[in-house]
Amino acid sequence: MSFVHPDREQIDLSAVLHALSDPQRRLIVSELAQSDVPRPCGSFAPTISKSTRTHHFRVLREAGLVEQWKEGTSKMSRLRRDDIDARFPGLLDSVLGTVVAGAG
Amino acid sequence: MSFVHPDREQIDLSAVLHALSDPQRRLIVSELAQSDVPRPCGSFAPTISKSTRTHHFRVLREAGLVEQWKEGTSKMSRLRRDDIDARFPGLLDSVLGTVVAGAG
DNA sequence: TGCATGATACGACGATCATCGAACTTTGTG
DNA sequence: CACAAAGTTCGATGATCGTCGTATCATGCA
Repeated sequence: MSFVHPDREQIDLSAVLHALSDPQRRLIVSELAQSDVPRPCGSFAPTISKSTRTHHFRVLREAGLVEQWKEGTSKMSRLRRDDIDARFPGLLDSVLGTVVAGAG
Repeated sequence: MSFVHPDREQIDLSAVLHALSDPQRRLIVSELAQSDVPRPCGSFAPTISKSTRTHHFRVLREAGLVEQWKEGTSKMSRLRRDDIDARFPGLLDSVLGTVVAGAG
């Protein structure tokens, strides 16, 4: 993989908060958090277009929230929960705990 | 006061995260959290212009993070910590705990 | 080799954002 | 009244954002 993946210490709070401020991205993160099985990008947020989904995943990856790697023709994603929890303790839990409530 | 102040139940997670994604606004929130004494807007973020400061406070207020009221010629601000904590438990603590660390 | 699949790259569009200066309003004080 | 202090309002500017369609690339399969 040769994508942008910031180290744990490089993860920037502004970038993380901005990434999580979008409901679509928060939905993706929420789905990633609910199962430890990596899934291809295409299986998330089916209502938006492919290019928009690529964009959202790049924002999440460059913010350090998600790790991505290729498997065949698919690109798998994994939530970097350990890194985020270590860097900003409690942040992910509080955001994920209210993904639905906060959307309305 | 006749400003926009969302009720606790109306506070939107996207708006809160977006408001907190700006370093200047996070700095204001952090200073507000460090002392319970309400302070006038002008005593925050002295490096930015007055109009920009007005803008930032409006974003914070409309997101539900801050309550504002007039006192003489000044406009006082208070962090709505109780409301934010009730709506998104742990969020403010995790963000404020890393205001400085997250900026670098 | 050809084809299908999954994802990216490349503009493009309208919207929003952070920032500013200048003009204005509001309030208090002499 | 005049003046000062504290904020707001009003454009304006350059940047970024979310979204899209189309074209392109990479991989796997027959």
